[in-house]
Amino acid sequence: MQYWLMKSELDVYNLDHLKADGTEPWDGIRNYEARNMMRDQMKPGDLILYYHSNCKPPHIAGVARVASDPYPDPTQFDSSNHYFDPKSDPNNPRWILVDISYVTTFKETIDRNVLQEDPLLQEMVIFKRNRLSITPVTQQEFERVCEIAGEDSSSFS
DNA sequence: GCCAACGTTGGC
DNA sequence: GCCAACGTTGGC
Repeated sequence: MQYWLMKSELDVYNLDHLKADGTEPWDGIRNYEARNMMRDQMKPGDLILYYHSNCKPPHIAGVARVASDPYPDPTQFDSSNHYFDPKSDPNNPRWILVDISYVTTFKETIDRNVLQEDPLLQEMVIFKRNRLSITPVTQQEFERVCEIAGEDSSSFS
């Protein structure tokens, strides 16, 4: 079991959208490092801190879960889609994704500056890897975030 | 709205 | 294979 942090723009696709949808393909990732993590490392059941970016303040809103094995992102082959990639070969798809499922919404969001100022969370990869939309989280970091949120992290597994 | 960080593209 | 130009992310 591994832990992740995944960013989504608040006004594009937020945790309420995921709650309404239940399960959703995490499409549109066009960064090789993020793709590789979904393709090579994510396993169904892995837990995800759901992070809202492009808002004031940026924050973690709750928890989601990896809900599928990796498979090709269908939007790369759809010429009408924003994420269409004409260079991707259907016989060797370039972009791979996983589905994610809603787990829970924190009673209070945890703002970025709270994470940044917490002695146990200063080493989070999100602070070191600017612009990377998927980053690994340690079990200790995940449990600390849940502790700050007042959530029992053992109830997710 | 600005702009730093940084990944990608393409000319050479 | 270098690197300048360019585009995007995303905090501030």
